[in-house]
Amino acid sequence: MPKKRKAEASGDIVQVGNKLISLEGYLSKKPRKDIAAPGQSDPVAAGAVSAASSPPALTSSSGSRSTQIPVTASSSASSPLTGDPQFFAARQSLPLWTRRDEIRGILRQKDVLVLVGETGSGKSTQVPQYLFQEPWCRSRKVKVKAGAGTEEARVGGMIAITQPRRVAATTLAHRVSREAGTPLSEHNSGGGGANGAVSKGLVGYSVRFDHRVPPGTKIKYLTEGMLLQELLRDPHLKQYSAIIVDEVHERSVDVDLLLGFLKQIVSGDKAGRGGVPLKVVIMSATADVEGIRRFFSESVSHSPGSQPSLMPKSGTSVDFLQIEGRQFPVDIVHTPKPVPDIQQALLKLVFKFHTEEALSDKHGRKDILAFLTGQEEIEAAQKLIEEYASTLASNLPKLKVFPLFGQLSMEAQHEAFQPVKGGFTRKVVLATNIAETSVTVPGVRYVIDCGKAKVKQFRPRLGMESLLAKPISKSSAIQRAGRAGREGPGKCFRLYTEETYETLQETDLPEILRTDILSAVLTMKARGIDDVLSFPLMDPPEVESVEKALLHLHILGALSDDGSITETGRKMVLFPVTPPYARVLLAAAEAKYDCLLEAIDIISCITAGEDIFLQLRSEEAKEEAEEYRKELSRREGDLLTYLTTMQLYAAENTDRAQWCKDRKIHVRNMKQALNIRKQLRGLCVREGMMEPPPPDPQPFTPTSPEQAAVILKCFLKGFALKTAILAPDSSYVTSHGKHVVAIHPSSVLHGQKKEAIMFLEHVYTQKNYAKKVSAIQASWIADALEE
DNA sequence: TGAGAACTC
Repeated sequence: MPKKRKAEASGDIVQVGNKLISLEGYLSKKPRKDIAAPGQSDPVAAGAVSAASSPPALTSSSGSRSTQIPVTASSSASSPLTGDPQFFAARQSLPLWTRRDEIRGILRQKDVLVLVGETGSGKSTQVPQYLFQEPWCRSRKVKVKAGAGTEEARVGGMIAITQPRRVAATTLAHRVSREAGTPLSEHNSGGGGANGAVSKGLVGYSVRFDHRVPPGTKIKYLTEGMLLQELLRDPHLKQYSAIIVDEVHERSVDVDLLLGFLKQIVSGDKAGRGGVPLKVVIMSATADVEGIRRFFSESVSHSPGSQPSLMPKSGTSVDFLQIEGRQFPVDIVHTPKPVPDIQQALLKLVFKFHTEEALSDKHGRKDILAFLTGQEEIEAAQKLIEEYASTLASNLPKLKVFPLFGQLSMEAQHEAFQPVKGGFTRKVVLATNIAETSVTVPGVRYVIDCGKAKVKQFRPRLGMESLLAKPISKSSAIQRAGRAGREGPGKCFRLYTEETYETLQETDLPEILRTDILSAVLTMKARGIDDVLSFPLMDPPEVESVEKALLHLHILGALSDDGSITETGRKMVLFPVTPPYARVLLAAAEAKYDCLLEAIDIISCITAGEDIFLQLRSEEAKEEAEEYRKELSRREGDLLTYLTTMQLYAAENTDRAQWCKDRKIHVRNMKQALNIRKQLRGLCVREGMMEPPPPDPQPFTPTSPEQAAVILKCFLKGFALKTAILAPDSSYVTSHGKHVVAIHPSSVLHGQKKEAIMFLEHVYTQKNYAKKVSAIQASWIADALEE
């Protein structure tokens, strides 16, 4: 117990999904003093293993496990069979270990394996290590089909394992590289790994802006998006012998596309791989496996790169394994009657638990995690709980509330993972869905579930999306409850009745059915999928959604009249932005607009993930930042404001972090924006769209109103459909669809009346809102659509 | 007067 607590108290390790994640460089800038010196053991990693794979009660109760494993424990050198001996015992204690021969056996005979492994089974770290020495996992020189003829090529040798999130990919790679005995050196540390700078290694990773694939890499962790990019370059994934798709149950758009492409490779002819089969392992945390099995078992009518064949290929035979997880029991309680007021019910439950339950037991702390829908609800609940807590008798333990949502700064998020200071205090974490999949809060033994989550849904007919709180699925409710049983027996209180639970959908709607599939369709077209509607998808979107996307791509010039991809479309897929932004970049390079650097600056800010501007809710925060923000904001609207911000930021030569703080700008997002700017500039230079720009810092010169107009006209090439005209009654009516929209309060144009506006986002929340708004002239809209 | 969570050559 003390050992485990220590590892967690370092704050470096939390769980992400069912895996351990190092928060180093993610939540804290604090140097790691607990990194092992060369040749010594690494206490953080060792503690992490026991924390992840074996809850303390299980390890201490199984006496046989405490005996040393004789195989390699005495050997100090790592062998490829066992990896680093100091991790070997822990690896052997994982539930997956006894199944490793079964897994190998299946994959020697079949190409597809579906592996359901519950939380804590260790599948993300272990499965690739079981497979990389298999006979089918060798690189071979073969003749592959290339165009009309054949050519010699190396096929196979590597295993890719995909993750939905970047932190998961990088931290798993670090973890597994240590287990394998060839640690990746710590980032920018100049030799923090066991051998200093490692020149060769079995394990690598690849995520945007961060690639570490040492020579000899056999196991490569990457994001789903990264593997999709690789697919565009090499449709047959020739360098791989196997692809492991992890966290499939999250059903991101990217994973759905990947499964489609993988199905085509597996069930198509193997000429493009010189006859070498590709093994596919699908890993999921939920047992909803029948859909995946059916998906791979059904035949496809054509293989990648070839025309649809009249002779359907036979389906692939799929095997299935279920691995037991390690989870403590969780008592689930529903409310007997529907709850009229979530906030009141939450308050009551928090204090009931707080006053009746001990602060900790033999399993550790007993903290509370409540799932709410959004920032507003969380902040209201926080205020309520804090007010009530201040009235508690002084002999009772204290209560400290931590909000947790994506828009919080890294520092604020970090606090929710730390044990509270002062032993006589209980932690209450009020979180959005971020705590359901992306991060795990240690110490939680009591979960309160409001039964809802905000969900984004795209409405193809209206060309807009909505973001509204909706009932969660059963699978999501089970996932939330499970968060109470990670470290000891727990309790989950649901703020809805059992009858309501029974009416919930089994699973969440996959993202591909909820979002704009514009990018997905262009990706398919670029990969040579002529008939997008027949591309194999587990959950095909409505025909209407696909048609809308095709039409939109045609308007953007990415598709010709017959639906084939154009040269413009081929250029658009080269950029890591959605098609409308890619179209703007191409237009900006034309002599007519000639504003590529400016367009890149703006698009970098917008696509940097979350908004670079922190939301200023309180009046005092607004006043504080107002003076500074004045120099950024432009009367032409948000786009020119982004441009000015990026230009001033890039010109800033002294303390960029302080510069951001003064202006209430998200430091991390701004850094990301600068990275994207560099990447886009590089791509534009490579594509011959511009000369290499001079390096920063460049002196700031304000954009003239004339130049601003050119930039906005250029953006209309991508967003002509997202415009609205001021009506006589002072509302804005969209030129496409004739809906009334209001300018979102986050816009610098909020509350202003302009002849016409262009907006890059269109979201229904409380109202129909236009976001990222610019003032334009009505006549520009027709001009942009004409050519 | 208001923003669930990710991701890209």
